[in-house]
Amino acid sequence: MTFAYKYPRPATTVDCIVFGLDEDELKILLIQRALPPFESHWAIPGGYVNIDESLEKAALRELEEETGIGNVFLEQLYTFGDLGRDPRGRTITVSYYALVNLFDHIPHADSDAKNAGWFSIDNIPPLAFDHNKIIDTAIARLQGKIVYEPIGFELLPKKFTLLRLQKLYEIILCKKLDKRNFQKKILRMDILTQLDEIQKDVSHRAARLFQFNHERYLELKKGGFVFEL
Amino acid sequence: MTFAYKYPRPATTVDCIVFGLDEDELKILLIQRALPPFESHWAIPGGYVNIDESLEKAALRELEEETGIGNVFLEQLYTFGDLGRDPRGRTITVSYYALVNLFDHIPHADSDAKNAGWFSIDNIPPLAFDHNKIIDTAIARLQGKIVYEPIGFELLPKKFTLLRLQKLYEIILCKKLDKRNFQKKILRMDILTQLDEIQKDVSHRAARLFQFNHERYLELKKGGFVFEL
DNA sequence: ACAAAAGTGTTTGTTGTACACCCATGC
DNA sequence: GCATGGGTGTACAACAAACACTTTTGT
Repeated sequence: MTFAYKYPRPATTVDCIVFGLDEDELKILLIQRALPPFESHWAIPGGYVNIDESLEKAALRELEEETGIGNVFLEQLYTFGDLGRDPRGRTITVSYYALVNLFDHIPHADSDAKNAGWFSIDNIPPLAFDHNKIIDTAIARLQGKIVYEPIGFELLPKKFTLLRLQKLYEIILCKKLDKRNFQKKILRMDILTQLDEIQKDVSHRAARLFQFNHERYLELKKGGFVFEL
Repeated sequence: MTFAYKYPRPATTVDCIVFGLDEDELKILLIQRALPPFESHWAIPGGYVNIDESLEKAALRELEEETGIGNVFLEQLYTFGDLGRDPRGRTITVSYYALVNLFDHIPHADSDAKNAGWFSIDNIPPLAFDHNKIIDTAIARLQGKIVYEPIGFELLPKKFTLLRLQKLYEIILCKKLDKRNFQKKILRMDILTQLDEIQKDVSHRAARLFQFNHERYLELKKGGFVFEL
């Protein structure tokens, strides 16, 4: 059975850049393709959009199918549609990016993938299709966005120390920040809940744990507050 | 002749929100559809992507065909692909937004349109498809973007007064700005060239004209400068 | 002379930035 | 007792915000 149209149509895919924060590096989840084209090449997870599912649903489904990851922060990134970006024929891809807690997700290859793994963004191999370009776009977006929207928390566990949060910004923005100034700034915003809990299993004085207060943030935002680092 | 595929494919379109700045209002260029679906409804210009043209080329072509507008600032906005957004069948649309000097473009209906015109963003009629939603997205993007990228100039003639530039920001951001503070801030950036020319044909003291210095901006940007209002 | 907008400085408060030391804990 | 990060305050500079009057020009 085939589907026929009066005019030729590009194929439509979704691709998903998954960011995770390792101890000292920002990483991206890649899969190794099991099938041509670009068999054995590394690529970002993605696939064809079904005719009866929304773009976001398609992105979530592909993510789940290829990496087992679900229930994550997901946002549309950009749509790439240049001629020749897919050797199988004209294909446009709607890309999404996701932020996950890397330690919650041990990559395992699922359908269509012979392998999966986290790659440091400083060490991305040549990828299938125009995926290197997509990743560059995603990194730029992430760097732009974390300074004016509180999305960085999505990369951390629920409870975290202020130093860990600071490291997150340092890693993503590629620049050192001053500890005291950072803490003053972020605490002044009043969007973090200080917990009655401290770090465990560290070989030095244990730090206070904090939690992002999403409800508080929404309240403040309604009143005109804008997160800005 | 038809084109057949193994799996069903969504149709792919591009749509283009064209912003123009009238004396006291931000406006959007709309066309009145000559054909079903939504015949006689107002809509944003757009149409099907040809199989052999990039998305951006398609957006530029549709803009040219339907409104006669060419050579403009154009940037991808967002891709809308919900089920049911087009009664003809599954269609995803890659939307773009353009910034033009409104006084350079007297709207005239071209192909597929029985009419064309500028509409104040405070007075947009119910549009075809999900175009009202697309416009909302475009306005939010524009408001977010003009404060940290110098794109507002695209809405003005080459030469403009500082008050006109200030009005631009006031109109788009929907808030009053202080004249002296605004001038200090924008001049301190050193991205405007002061011309040896003043306004003509005004019934009051004529103001100095300025010009956006794009080369200077790129230089500064390379050195880490970020435009911010 | 009057209407309309141009042009221009200062003060005050807030925030950014730079910087250094003692503290608590685990090993 | 030492290594590691935790936790804290202050001084100075820069910028944001608020504010009012005189000048120029055309009608």
